[in-house]
Amino acid sequence: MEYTARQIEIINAATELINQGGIQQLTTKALAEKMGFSEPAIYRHFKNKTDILSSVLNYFGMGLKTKMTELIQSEDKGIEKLKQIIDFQFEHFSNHPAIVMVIFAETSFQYEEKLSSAVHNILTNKKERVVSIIQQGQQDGSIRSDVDPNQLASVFMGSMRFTILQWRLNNYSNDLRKEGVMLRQVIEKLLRGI
Amino acid sequence: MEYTARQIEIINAATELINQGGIQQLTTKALAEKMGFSEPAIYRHFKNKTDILSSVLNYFGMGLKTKMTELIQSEDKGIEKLKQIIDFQFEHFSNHPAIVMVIFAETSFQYEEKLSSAVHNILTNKKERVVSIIQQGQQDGSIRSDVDPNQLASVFMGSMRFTILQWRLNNYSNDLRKEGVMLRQVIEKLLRGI
DNA sequence: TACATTAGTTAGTATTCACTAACAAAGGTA
DNA sequence: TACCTTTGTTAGTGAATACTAACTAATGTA
Repeated sequence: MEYTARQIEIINAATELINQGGIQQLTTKALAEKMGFSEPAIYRHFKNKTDILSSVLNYFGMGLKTKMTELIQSEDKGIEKLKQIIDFQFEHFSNHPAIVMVIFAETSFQYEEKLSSAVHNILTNKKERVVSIIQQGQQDGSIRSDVDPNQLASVFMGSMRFTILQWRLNNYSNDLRKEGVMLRQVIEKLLRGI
Repeated sequence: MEYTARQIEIINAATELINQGGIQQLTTKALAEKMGFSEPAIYRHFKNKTDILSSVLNYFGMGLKTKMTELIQSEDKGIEKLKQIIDFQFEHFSNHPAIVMVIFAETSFQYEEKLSSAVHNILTNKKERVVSIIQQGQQDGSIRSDVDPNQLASVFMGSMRFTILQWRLNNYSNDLRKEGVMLRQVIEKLLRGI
């Protein structure tokens, strides 16, 4: 589960390629070109193409997990943690727009067992953590408790994803951080406990 | 903008293939096999592969537009219309799961100008209509007016999409109609005007 | 009947793809 | 010094892909 420096370079190059034009753009030729070496050199670092793709997903999932764990362990109220997730995610995507495409490519990975389950795990894991934060918020009174936490998590994550998708489809032209601030206020109004 | 019966057959076959394994699964060979004729026969009905894909998107977009127009013209209150959109969409996806993949493949189409703009148009058009319904709801008092209608539309559409995505990633195993009923209740609670 | 159009066929092509075989240079270590 | 490992190279391969050329059978129409 650990990657060499060279592997991480390749993972980043692959992520950028996916961002530029979907997974179809991720060919061994393009990847080698981006890395500045020949095609066969790729196979010194990864077994095959599926191995590269699953590493891209896994590497991204690891980073996300670490951050979410940090957040959960803090002393803040539930609603505060949700707002911090929005800030973190939107800031992160602003700085690394390439990753966005990887996340939204979830359905493209479907044809490969190994990849689709990787995507599924990332999403499920994140949702579980959001649900537990919402439950905590319902107990500390910062989040309304008249709605099922699982449903609220879908609303929360769906809103975030949709906002990011719009930004992506608009070719990153608007300021995602501002969108984040606005979304944070809306989520607060809609989920705030009485 | 009108399609022959044979073209619609091909559009449906293509949609199913995309559903089964993403756009990568949509090859001329697979499409011909599914249609029960030879590969070159495809080119009697479509100019090229991009033409097929943009027809798939366009055909889907047309159906969606028609339904949304009907909804908007009714006499119901804003919140009622939103609930009807959920019912319609979830029922529709339950009956035609193949289409789900096409919608969520938006990022895969990005590398082709013609296709990415088609996707963008479908989404933008739908969102505009949702925004106008929400504005109406804020005026007739059925939807809270302390939140920007554009933001509420993102929450609404994002929640729907996320619920459908989860259903998809779970291999359609849960009952989407039930999910729709639950989502409808949540949306009502969160958006309801005072 | 003569002819044109439509919608299919078989055969084939250039290109691209992921991946392999075999070799080479550099560095670490016995 | 001798040798092994690591990380790259060049050259090439079989399979798949989108698409074309040329032909044909059926159907509608002048």
